[in-house]
Amino acid sequence: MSQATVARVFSSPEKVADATRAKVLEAADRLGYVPNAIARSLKAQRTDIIGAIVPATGEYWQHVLTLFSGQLIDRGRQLLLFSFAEPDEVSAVIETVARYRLDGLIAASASLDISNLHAVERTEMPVVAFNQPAATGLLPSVTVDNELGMQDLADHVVARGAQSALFVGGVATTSTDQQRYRGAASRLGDHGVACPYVEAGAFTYEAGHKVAGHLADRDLPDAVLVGSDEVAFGVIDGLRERGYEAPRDLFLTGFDGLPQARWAAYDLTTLEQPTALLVDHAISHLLDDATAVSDTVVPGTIRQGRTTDHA
Amino acid sequence: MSQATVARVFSSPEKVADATRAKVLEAADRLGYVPNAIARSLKAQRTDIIGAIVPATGEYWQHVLTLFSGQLIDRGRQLLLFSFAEPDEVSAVIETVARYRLDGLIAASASLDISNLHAVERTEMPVVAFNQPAATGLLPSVTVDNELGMQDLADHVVARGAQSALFVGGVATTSTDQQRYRGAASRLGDHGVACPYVEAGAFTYEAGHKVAGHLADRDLPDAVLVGSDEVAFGVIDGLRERGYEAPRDLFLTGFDGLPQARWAAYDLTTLEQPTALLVDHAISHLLDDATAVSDTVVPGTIRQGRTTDHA
DNA sequence: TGCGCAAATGACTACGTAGTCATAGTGTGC
DNA sequence: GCACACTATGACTACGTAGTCATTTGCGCA
Repeated sequence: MSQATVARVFSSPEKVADATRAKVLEAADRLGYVPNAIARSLKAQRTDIIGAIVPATGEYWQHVLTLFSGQLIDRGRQLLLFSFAEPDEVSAVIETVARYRLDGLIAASASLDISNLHAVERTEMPVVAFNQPAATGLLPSVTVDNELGMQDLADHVVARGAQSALFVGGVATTSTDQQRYRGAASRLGDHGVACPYVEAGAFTYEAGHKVAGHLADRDLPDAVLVGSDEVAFGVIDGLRERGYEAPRDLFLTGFDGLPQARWAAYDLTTLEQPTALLVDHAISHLLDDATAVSDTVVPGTIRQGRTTDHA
Repeated sequence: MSQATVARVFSSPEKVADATRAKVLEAADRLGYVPNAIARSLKAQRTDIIGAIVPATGEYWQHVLTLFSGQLIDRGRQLLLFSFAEPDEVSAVIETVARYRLDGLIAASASLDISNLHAVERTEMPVVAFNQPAATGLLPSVTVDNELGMQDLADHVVARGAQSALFVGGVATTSTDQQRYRGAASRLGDHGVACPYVEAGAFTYEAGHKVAGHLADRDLPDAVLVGSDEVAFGVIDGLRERGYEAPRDLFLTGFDGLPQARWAAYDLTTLEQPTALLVDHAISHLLDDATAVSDTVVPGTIRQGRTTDHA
């Protein structure tokens, strides 16, 4: 029985006679043979593995990661994960990624310098930028409509009577933050409402909690639009400790639609990202039309929570 | 210039003369050459990739996953991620894992049937079970001391005056749940306090939120020991909606030490797992002493939150 | 100038698979 | 009973690397 026949049993079983296939499988079981995907990948020039570069922290990214993993497995692919805590770790990791000849790469990091990707480019590995507006036009990208989403939230609080507002961003230099602020400021401006920008300093609960202290020291506006849910949770708790509560004393909104936004302790009005859809778009781009240079922008939907109840 | 020299430049550069190395690197840059890790893995019989089988949901697992990824990269390894939503997806995935000839496998799933691992065993891939007490004695394992931790929490609430108690588990059939309940029941029994078991049905916020309703319908005990933080958050919110608040009306504890336990809306007393240490042990076992059959059990520490304040 | 030794380089092979092509086997129809 | 079509199988090769071994180069020293 030849090696070629064994290979066929595992890669295109229909080409092997039933009796032969049974014998091969029996022998494989007896000898403990398991096909070698590494050798297969070398020969086929295809690994069936997709890489993902994702920030190590943040509720949102963990949520996204889980979706990527699940959807890829459903499509018969594996997920090679690169998470990083410090942006400067990324370039070293990129080099490694390129060596593995992955079938595609998901770049989901606000702090991913596009120039780092040249090692990837030369391998002609399909890449897609995920929720990384800065990459628009440079790489195929899939992004939620940050500006539109924030506009909708602005309309939402104005419709409930807000006449003053304030935007709490995470990190001012990120394109995500900039788009979201632009959406808030422009739409609020249309309604004649000013919208100062306040930077929390990070996309974390702690940053939100801390910045809430500064907010409480000034006059609180009618509405605080926070650029991300996780920061918003911190703001809510920080304000609460100082006796301020949404919606009693102000309207408060988040952005992302994390599972925790539904937790009763917060019950946050937020812009829910269609994350599963975004992930699906990203994967489809890599696996189905990797050649097309496209920028997909998907709108989110408002989730109404208690924090903007007209009480 | 030969292929052998090029290979040496990238794998053992010290064996190549400076001038030659410079020429090779220049040419590589010019021609867009990137070493092929797949071919390297085939030849070297080593992939530098560690696999991880992790449940798709749950704050805790997401937290663990991030740590694994970070620590592996620090040690020059990559993380191939397999997450699954339904337990029956696992066996199919295991088969795939075995084919990739990974350098090691982390099995972190309460519902992972050990018998599924025979495809892995035959490849002689090092395996370590992570926080999966059922695997003790069957596989090398790394686990937090569930029983001891719950005993400490039992002591904690008794020291604060609790004279009645109740344990809220996630899924009664999981070994994690069983160990934690045993710890609570045995130690409370030592103090002459009974400890009924109540099953939430899942390790989720929603399950905790729902079970809180049933609890509020009966007489609330002095202390509710919840088997996991995420469930505990749901219990807190569920009780709150019915007018009960910890520590005013009862003591409430969690287990795991999630970041959210520190969020001011909850500020939960919980048993903090030394997760980074657990992860480090697991990785060390795979990379350094894969042959040793060992069961590592690491104690956690109590984090005192507001939910057991003696107010 | 020649010799010898170490360092640097090159030729070659195996890792385990999948695809190509050739060959053996199996019926089918006349 | 024979030619023919078609299926099933086998022999062989390439994928890109790392390690072995052989060869060449460079250099110090006599």
